[in-house]
Amino acid sequence: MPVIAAGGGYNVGNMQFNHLSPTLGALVAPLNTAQREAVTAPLEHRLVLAGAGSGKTRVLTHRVAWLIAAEGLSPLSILAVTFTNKAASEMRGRIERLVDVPIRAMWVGTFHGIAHRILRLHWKEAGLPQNFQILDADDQLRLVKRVSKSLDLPEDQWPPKMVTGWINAQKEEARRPEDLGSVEDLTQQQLVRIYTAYQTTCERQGLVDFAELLLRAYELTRDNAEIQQHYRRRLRHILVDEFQDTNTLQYRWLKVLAGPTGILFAVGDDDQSVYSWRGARVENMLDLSRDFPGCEIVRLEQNYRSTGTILDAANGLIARNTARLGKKLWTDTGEGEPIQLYAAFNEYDEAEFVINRVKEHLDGACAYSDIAVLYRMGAQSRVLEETLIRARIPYRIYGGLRFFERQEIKDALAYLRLLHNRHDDVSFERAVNTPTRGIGATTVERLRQYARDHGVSMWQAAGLAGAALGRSAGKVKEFMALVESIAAETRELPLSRMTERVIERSGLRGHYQKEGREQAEARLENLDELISAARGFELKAPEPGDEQPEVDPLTAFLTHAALESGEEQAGPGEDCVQLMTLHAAKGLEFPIVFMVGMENGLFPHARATDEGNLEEERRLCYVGITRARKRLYMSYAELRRLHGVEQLGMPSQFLKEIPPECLVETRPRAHMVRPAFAGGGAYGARRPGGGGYGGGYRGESQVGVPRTAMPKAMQPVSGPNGLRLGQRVTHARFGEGTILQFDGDGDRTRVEVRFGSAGTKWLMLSVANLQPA
DNA sequence: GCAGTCGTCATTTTT
DNA sequence: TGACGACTGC
Repeated sequence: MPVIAAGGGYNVGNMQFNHLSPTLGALVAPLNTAQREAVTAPLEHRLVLAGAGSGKTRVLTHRVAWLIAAEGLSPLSILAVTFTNKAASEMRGRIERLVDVPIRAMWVGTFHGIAHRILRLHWKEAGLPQNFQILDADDQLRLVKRVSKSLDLPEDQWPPKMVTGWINAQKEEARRPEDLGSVEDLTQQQLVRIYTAYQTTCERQGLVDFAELLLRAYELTRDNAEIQQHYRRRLRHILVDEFQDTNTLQYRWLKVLAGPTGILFAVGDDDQSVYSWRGARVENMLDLSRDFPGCEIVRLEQNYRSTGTILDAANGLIARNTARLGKKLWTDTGEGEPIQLYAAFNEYDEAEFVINRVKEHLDGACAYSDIAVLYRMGAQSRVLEETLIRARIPYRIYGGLRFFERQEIKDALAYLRLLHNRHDDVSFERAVNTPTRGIGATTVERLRQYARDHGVSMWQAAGLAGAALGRSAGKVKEFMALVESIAAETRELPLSRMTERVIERSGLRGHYQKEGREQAEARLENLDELISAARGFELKAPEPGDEQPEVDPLTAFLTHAALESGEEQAGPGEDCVQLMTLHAAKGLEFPIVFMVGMENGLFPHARATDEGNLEEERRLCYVGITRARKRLYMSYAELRRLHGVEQLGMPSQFLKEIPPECLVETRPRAHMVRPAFAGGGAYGARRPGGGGYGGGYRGESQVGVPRTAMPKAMQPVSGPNGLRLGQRVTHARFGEGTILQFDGDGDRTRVEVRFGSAGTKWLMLSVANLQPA
């Protein structure tokens, strides 16, 4: 613990802070020893291993403030990188409050945002047209589809999603098509063909996808000596947030930017690495000390968020992982309540449990927004949602469509982009028949063909193809005239008026007005919202300071739309229960947290287990647990309807891995009809007096609710031949087992049985001759 | 061009 | 179960 010295200075380890000015004193005063060590570290590389809730952002922001206030560095010499716009703006805001010099010109942003900025500044050197546009994930997918088609590679054999993923993976490994020239594998060769064609198309049309932003910026700073020198000289200090989430390319880029003189300050938590499936490499944390000599590790282990019990649970669980840098969270704020575990009958029962507990907490004067319900898969939200609606509890589901991803918004943006660059085929294709104006698939295909054959854009093709378009030629002409006339009309207009005109003249507004459905109403509102969003991009006073990219309002607006997909729906500041996936919860915290669906197969997810990613699933569980400040509830359903079939589930192995003294089993409503669920590998041994997690029958139907009123899924489960789910049966060869599910009916009924040593088998019921055990 | 039908598929997601 | 895409028929 820091010792407050008599004179009001501070001692940290053997460091003296007595000499600090009041400003600096105030800067380090709220920090604990480890945090101070990181914040006040000499100008050397540091890796801060920041456990959940250990004040990671605080260390990052205070370090920046320290560099400015104590080391006297210019904010211009600092680059702070994050993954999300939200994190970036929060960081900037917090730094602003810590220092009294203006930091507007300081580079704080996402990897993509920074890359984009550099490319706008050096578009020529990067080999891009000045008006290059950004392709979002959806645009990219469309383009890949088109390219595959042009190469006669059918979608069923070359799934666009897979191809796109592959291309992005190549880019994230900094591999260009020409680096892949020698691949042997036939599949790979075809993929390289698509990649090549895709890349050519992008380049011709001035389109840059997300991965390309990073790759270009990386190549530019790597290969252009002048630019490299410029940035190395300028950005002496690079701070990186969530370092465990960096991918290969991001790490390589950091190395290039830092060069031999730059100083890296990376903050991350290997135990919270849950994005390996999208290219994140925790290994980057280990590589750091190899690549950046003298890089010391500072561990932040004191947790300011959760109770002792919650931390014990998290520590106990994560200790099972082998690949770790090692870290143990502690707190001095007391044990708190035990974690409550509820064994639900099915997902409806589980949702009821959540709602009942939510109500209890609300009586205890907590706000809706203090409560979060976390789950592994988005599909789990529906039942929770239904139940919350019935209980009239306001809620918000994270992870819906974002503003700039909405259909009507993308439609309007397509016109704006087309005004900006007629040769942007992705936008052309979208706009040309939206709203429908009689230019159908055939005509579009003809335009594509013509464009391909003549090596021109579709816009040019539309102008040249003429008679080849047959009867639709007139329609295409009209469309071109429309675009040109919108362009002429709006040339002098401020961006918001321009957007407004585009929405009117394109016919989008009329289209949705005519439709008159509820959804159309919402779409019209969104279009209005787009107009007012555009207002924010109209000629702002140029910011003083450094080389702001001179970007016209339209470009700025389009970039914003691509790079910041905007808030998710739901009014901000509304007090409601938060529903989200465990992944989406990373970085957040709530006083009360529910983790539902704690079943093997669901969490850890069967797929992840199959692919050998159990440790990452465990980290995800660790993330979930450490979101909770005061109370944590976990639940699992013994029976869950998934993909239309009811399946018996067993408690998550993670429940077993949490130290038992942290958990307490709870039964708020004792009486439900349950299927037999004895032994057979059900979770653990029965606890003394607890009835065991895998309990047997538990009495009759729910008090006061007639069975007929129960949801279908809650009625007792029985199968053909008098066999039930969960029943123990004997098979002549495989021995004794438990019935997991039925499929089909009549003669073709099949049954899935989990046997002891023989594993799980699907058997034809008519053949298997199963005997009740 | 569009509505209706059928078959297939089913973690996690930011930029 | 239910969402989504491809296909069919008008």
